[in-house]
Amino acid sequence: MDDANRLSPRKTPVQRRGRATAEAIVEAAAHILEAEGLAGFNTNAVAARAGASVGSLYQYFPGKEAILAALARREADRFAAALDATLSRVAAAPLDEAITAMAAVAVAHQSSRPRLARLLDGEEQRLGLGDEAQAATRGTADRLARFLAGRPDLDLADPNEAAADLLHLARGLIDGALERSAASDLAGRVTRAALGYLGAASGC
Amino acid sequence: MDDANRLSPRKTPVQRRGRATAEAIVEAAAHILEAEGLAGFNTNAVAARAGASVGSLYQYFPGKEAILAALARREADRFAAALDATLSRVAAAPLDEAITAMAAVAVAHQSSRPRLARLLDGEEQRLGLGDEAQAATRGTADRLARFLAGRPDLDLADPNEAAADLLHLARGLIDGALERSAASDLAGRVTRAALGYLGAASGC
Amino acid sequence: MDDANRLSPRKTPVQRRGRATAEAIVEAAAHILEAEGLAGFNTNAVAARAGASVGSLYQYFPGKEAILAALARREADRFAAALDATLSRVAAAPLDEAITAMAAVAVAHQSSRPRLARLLDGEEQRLGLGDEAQAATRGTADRLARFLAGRPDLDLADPNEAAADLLHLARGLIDGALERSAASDLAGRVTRAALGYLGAASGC
Amino acid sequence: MDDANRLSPRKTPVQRRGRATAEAIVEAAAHILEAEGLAGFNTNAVAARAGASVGSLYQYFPGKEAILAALARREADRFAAALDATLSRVAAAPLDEAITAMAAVAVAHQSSRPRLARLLDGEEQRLGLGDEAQAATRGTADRLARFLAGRPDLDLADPNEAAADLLHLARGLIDGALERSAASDLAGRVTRAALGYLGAASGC
DNA sequence: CATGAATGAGCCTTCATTCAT
DNA sequence: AATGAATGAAGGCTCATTCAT
Repeated sequence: MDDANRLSPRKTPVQRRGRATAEAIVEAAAHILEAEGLAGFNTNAVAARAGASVGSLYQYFPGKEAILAALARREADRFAAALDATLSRVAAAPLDEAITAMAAVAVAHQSSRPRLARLLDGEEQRLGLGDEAQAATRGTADRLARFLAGRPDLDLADPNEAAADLLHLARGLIDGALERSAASDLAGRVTRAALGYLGAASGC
Repeated sequence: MDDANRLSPRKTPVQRRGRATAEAIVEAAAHILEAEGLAGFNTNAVAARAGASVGSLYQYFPGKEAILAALARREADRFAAALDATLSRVAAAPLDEAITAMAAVAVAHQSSRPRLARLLDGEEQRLGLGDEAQAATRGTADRLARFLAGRPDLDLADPNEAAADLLHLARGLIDGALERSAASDLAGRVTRAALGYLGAASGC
Repeated sequence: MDDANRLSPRKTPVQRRGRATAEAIVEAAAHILEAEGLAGFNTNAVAARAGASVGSLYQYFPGKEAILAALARREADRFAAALDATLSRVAAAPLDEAITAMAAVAVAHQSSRPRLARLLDGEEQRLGLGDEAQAATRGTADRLARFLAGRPDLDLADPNEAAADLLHLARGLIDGALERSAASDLAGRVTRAALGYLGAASGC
Repeated sequence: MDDANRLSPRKTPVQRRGRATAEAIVEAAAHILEAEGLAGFNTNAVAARAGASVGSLYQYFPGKEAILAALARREADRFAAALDATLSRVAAAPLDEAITAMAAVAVAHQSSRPRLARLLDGEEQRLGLGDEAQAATRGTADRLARFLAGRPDLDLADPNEAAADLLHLARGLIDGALERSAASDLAGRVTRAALGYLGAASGC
């Protein structure tokens, strides 16, 4: 349990105050990452920005990386939620329309806090991101895979692989574009690539 | 010149011994990054692995980030070289064939030292990668852009944007796949996405 | 605030323990300077002698120079206090008597920890000694200047200059004498020079 | 002989080139001290500024401190020479005139490279300044002592002590004044103090 | 539970000195 | 003799983590 729980929150705070503190810490981490990058991300700074003491921080998180994991989980959850909403909305729509909608969701997510998103993308792999924390990320891919598998107009050998590929290519393309501030019609560009990948290019 | 040269090598070694040391340091950095990630990447470890002393390391590089920059440059150069070779070979080939060839080059490059490639992709943006060091990366995109612009069967509004997008989506897709050890027909997958992006999907 | 506060204490400790630590560090610095000179003055040694850890040291001082500054300030304050006491005692005394008393104070101060005093005299100028830290030194000169300006038996064009000159000549003379262990009637020698400087030589 | 010669030049270079190099090194040290203080004074910088290699530097000086010692000696010699010239010129003059002339020499010396002079004053005591190197400094005091002893209008108990005291008070006063850029009638101020010290104040 | 002072391993970097060429 | 690359001890400083209050 020592190493396994390295990334899990130390305790699920039941009391209101506790939860609020934990959330403040995670949000403080997000702020700092967005504003100063990994270099400025240290437990003292996070605690200070969260209006808590280091001691409290360690009450809720077993260590620095666990905060990152919680933050990654939070972001993944948010993305998953946004994707879910869209997926159910476009379940019956034509494929290109559905993909366009999802691309827009992805672009919106990565755009809202671009630096944060990019950093988390990078860290997600570095930390093994213990199974539990990775669940959220996995969840997104699973949902997308199910969507793809359910489309009668697609005949994918491995929907899980496709889902993961699409997520990664979209992330790569979007992060790169945001870095270069080349955001015009970004969703459209992602859509073209995705449809092409799925063997259903729009231009046909 | 103080902050500007933060990433440039400190002195270009003239003597054979010096050049060998500088190269050994860069290669040692690559080894360590591949084997232990950024966590194990510190000047003492790099120097030790290179069979040199810290003092020597600082003779050739103004700091640890400069080593990273040199390594990134080296890898970018290698990729650019491989791409160049392929580009000239497939200049006249049908588009899908040309793209397939380039995808294969990209997959090969990222696969040879997957962890290293991924780490460098992440760091490349973190360091501003001073103009000079970024030249190599830029170079790759420029070459690809020229290739795309020259294709009569493509009519791209902005070849530079397209080139950058293709590079980034390919990196995203490939890195993600390698992380999951899902490498089967990787080049094919990349090709489909690329052709789709270019509005020339293979399946038409 | 970054460079400006290079010499100011980092945090004013509120708790008793904290203040004690900060003071122990300053006193440790004094001990080391007296015993081993600037060569032995390093953060590890100071912290060790203070019975604290480097970490604590850096909690209270932003760097080693700040410790020097704090020490210089402490010594200047002590000297100023001693001078103050004497000044009020001899305010109405004949000039030569007053100067003799002050010379005795200066000799006593520099003699109590001669090496320390000499080192601080040397360092005081090297560090710019930020305005705040310099205040104490300035204070001494100001007090003396006021005293000189108030003497009816003196007619000085620039009492501030005279005060600074007297302080410096006394320091030079005393430090030099202590170095040579030539301390007999030191206060008398200083007094003669001072009275001469003031144009009121005793021998007239 | 190991520790004893720590401060002596390693070899008295007989060949012209050797002497030139040694002198260049000493002058480079002076330049650096004047321009950047002790912080910038390191063997690599000195060698570079002297147009020599570190290796050559170590050919002529056993270590870093020896360069300082040589420089101190050079400056002391120059001062002694200037003082000698003046002493012989004013041997028969009235005391206040003679002292005034010497004060002017001291002011001129300390003013020509004020930072250098102050630094050397500080270092002179720190290094033990091996007997030989100290000889020059001693020499100045001896000359002055002889002059004082020879004056029929003075009756000093200990001319050596008086000479040393005068030199030190003058240095303290002058260095302090130059630091504050308060140089007007500096020689006059020194003279008043000196005459007062000698019990022969000008104002009588 | 909260606080924040204390700890100290760890890492970066400099520079005096040596020595192979 | 000269050169300058190499060495590595030494020291400055940070920050994750612990623990007394």
